[in-house]
Amino acid sequence: MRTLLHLRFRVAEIKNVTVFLLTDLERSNYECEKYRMFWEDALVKERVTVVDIAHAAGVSKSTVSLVLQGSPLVNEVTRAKVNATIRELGYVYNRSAANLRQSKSKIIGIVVNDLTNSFFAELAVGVDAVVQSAGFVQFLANTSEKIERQREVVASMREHGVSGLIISPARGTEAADLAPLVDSGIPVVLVVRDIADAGVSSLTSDNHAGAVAAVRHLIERGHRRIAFLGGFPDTAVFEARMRGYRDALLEAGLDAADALVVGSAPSRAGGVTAIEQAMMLADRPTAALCFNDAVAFGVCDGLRARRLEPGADFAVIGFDDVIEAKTAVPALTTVSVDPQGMGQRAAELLLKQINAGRAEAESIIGSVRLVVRQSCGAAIERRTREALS
Amino acid sequence: MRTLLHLRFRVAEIKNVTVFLLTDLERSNYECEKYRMFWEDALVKERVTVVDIAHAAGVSKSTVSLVLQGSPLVNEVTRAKVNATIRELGYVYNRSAANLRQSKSKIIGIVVNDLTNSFFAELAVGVDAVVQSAGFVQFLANTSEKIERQREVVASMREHGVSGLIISPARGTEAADLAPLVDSGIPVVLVVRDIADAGVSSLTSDNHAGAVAAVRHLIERGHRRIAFLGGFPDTAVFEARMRGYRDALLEAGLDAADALVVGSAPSRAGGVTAIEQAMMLADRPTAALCFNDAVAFGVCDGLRARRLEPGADFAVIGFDDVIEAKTAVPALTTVSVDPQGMGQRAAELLLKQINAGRAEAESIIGSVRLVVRQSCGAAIERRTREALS
DNA sequence: CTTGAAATTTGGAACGATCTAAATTATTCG
DNA sequence: CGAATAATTTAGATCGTTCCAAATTTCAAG
Repeated sequence: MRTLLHLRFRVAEIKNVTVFLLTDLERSNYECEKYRMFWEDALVKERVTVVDIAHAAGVSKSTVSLVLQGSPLVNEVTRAKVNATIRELGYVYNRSAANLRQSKSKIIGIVVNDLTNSFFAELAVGVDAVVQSAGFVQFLANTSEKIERQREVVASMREHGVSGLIISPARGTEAADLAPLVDSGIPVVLVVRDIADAGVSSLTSDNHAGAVAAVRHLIERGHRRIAFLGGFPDTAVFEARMRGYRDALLEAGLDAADALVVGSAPSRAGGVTAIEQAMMLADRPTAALCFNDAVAFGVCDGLRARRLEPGADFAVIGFDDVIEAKTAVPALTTVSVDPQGMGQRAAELLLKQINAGRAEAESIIGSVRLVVRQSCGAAIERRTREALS
Repeated sequence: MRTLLHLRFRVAEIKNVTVFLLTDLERSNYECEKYRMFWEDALVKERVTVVDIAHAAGVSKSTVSLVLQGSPLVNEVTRAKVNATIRELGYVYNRSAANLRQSKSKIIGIVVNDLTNSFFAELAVGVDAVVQSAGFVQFLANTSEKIERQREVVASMREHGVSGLIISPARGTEAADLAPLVDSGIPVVLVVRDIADAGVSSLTSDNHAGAVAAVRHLIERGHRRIAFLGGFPDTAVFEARMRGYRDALLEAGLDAADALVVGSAPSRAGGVTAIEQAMMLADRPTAALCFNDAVAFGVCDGLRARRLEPGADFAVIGFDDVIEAKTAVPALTTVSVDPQGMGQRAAELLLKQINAGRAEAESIIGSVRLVVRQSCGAAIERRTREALS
């Protein structure tokens, strides 16, 4: 036999609803239905709050609040009752109200300079994973490299009370642009691109060492005319990678001709134009270190357009190790930066600072490693070697 | 001669600060400095609120609020004074408080099933552009195709009071999963994947027509054994595209052998495995329509691994028209879905519903068009034709 | 001057949670 | 059984904004 719950309401005001739950089988079904309608009406009319839950469960709003916070102070029986009511009335927690009172939120902001670049999309995914599991949600904004837009989104995030910010700064961002944000005391972690004297933590990768390793590898494989292709020359990342390229050449006693360094947009399309320009040189390069993987893919495209097979006829090395690098044909030799892992570490660093209250700014330079695949010709050489032996 | 501003404070309570601005040159610099320190101390200690601004500017908090909202009711002189004070004290608007009072926010949520797929990254960029210019910010979450994660993020977004939601549902999402959200009355726009009977607006693309157009094109170019490669067979999008493929074959009197339809993950890696499987068939296909561009790129990679040149030796058509499709080599023939444009339209649809309060659910099926580039062999044929004429 | 209308400004009550300090109830133990 | 203690529960203030209704000031016309 199932027990019917009959519900009676006393509607004091439009919002002040007291609910009596009676297991009274004598009430007619009609009456039950009637009041149920009242009830549902009240539900759709106004949003359910802790006070409603408190009334319905027959406790005070303080108790409901304690239950919501999972406090150990509240009796198990009470907790169960409150939780049941919460589910029954379809209560939705209002974080705006909580944020207001506690003056802290469970939101972190992440602003990237180019979301269409899969490096940054993966970075965001890495951040998301960590941040979600810590009970935060992320505000994500894309600046498209525009400083003005960056200013806007950062301001907007501050207004929403984010408790921390992960920023991959737009091109040309200066310490002064970040000053108001930093002064406000909100933890900030810079990723990918560091900004001198900004006084905040940063997480970059060892671009110089990566470039050195890549160029050394090309030199070992016998290349002498090595180009550096793609990227905007006015960024710190470009500067570091290019310096690594230069240093490795000098170390080997090779000259680093300026003509072999050709900048371009750090995209696939940019890679195509960069390799075209490089191949116009009288003394053509036989290998290239590319600013990033997107450029490297573009370079492969450009080579094919000239009937050259990347890997076999021309060695290509990328930078970043995006997901596609592994499955591309030929698989891309690249300096692995692990964007998702970087996002995760950035998120962890940020969370640490948020929890610590006020931490010293730390600069972490993540190590990178050269992942040798086919596009630099290694596999082909190995095959040849195997055939000979 | 420059005028020095001397500042004197009366500190009633820790937070109740009244500021008198006097142009009084008789006050000593020392005193000025002393009070400035008080001032700055107050600034770092507590956050600046409308009340602080009101006191400092000598008006009521109501007036400050009106200025903040750009109300035409307030006198120009007053407005200027208040704005100056706001800038001076470095006031930051607290949206949590405003949201609480107004019970509405300027936040929209966007949840995608796979952010590492550049189709969705671009979709998000499109949404962001529209939404930002309407003064909203976006919460972005990535579900990685996991229904449980999707449930969590949607709940979290509701708690934060988003005024609307754009969802590209995870695989296997049912109308029942969305019911509580829909019942709450929050405007929802489904993108990419529609869900039957969910009762919400949706914005999909004409997958059937796109597939038909693509396959017709291949048939016109003389292909008879055409494969359909990639994608998870249990999604509506797969179903629609595959049906279009079938219909176009039948229309031409060709038989649609089951063996020529090979599913896989809708990624580059999936494309590689799909084409490998298809090429194992006794009666190999000479062309393929791929589930999406990522698969198509994978198929090209797989072909090259077999020493076949996409475009010349095997015709490949993709679906989506992601940014890279244009610059790839060979440029990818694909059914253009315009992810950024789709994101923009979804955002516009959502904003319309938010402003309208309660709008009828509308299902928009965006038209698609076949963009013929090189990967289906068209360019080669054209070149041949030109050579002959 | 008045006077009435128009233009500005304002006090104080919301919004929905949390938190403190105090009140209430339950339990233990001599 | 009563006091002491532990375990629960609660009233009421508070966070920073908006909004209503009412107060105040300004201004033009009589």
